[in-house]
Amino acid sequence: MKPKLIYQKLYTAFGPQHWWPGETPFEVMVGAILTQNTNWQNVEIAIKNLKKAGALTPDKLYKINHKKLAALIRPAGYFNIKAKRLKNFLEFLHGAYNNNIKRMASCDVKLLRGQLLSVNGIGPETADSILLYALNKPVFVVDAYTRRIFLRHKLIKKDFTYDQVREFFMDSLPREKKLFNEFHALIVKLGKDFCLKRKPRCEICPLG
DNA sequence: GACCAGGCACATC
DNA sequence: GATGTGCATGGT
Repeated sequence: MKPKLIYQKLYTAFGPQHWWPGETPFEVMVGAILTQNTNWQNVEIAIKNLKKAGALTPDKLYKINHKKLAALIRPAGYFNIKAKRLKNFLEFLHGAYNNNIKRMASCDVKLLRGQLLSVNGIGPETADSILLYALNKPVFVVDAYTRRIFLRHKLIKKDFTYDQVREFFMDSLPREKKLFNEFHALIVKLGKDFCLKRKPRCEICPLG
């Protein structure tokens, strides 16, 4: 089955997913870091805490100290390391773009991806999530579900690097941000609902 | 109580 | 280059 057909089947089965769940591009960026290896529900609690503290803007978060930040994002897990990662990102956002996200969004994708990857704590998936869901760039986001599902369907190999998986999809699909946005969200939906490690439900999976 | 979740960096061989 | 490990909470 080709990627495009898989996409169509998932879209027919699940409909639009309305990703990323976040009110502003900055909130999406923060969420992308907080959700690393973490259930989204836990991230939502952390984001709610940040909002309640009035800290969910580039300027406020840039100024807040590590201890306070860690306490606010505690429910998202790995709170010490994530506080540090957020700080690294905020340092970059401030230094490179003076906290101006619109200006950042007007830059070239390749440049942005390189910059994001150079921030300690931002790896390929987080970078691509930010590019796609916060900055509206047409890039494909690869995550654990993507690997699990497409390995099972024999479209990728086990030893593919992140970039190899990413290229496979970007080369076999039209490079449209809307498509990449929906596809990744649908993959996560499928992964959560049907491909859990302990109780895979392939018999009722829309992909068969 | 074990297992899992929308990763990443770093140590060691 | 490959493989292993620490980071940590909340839901099932």
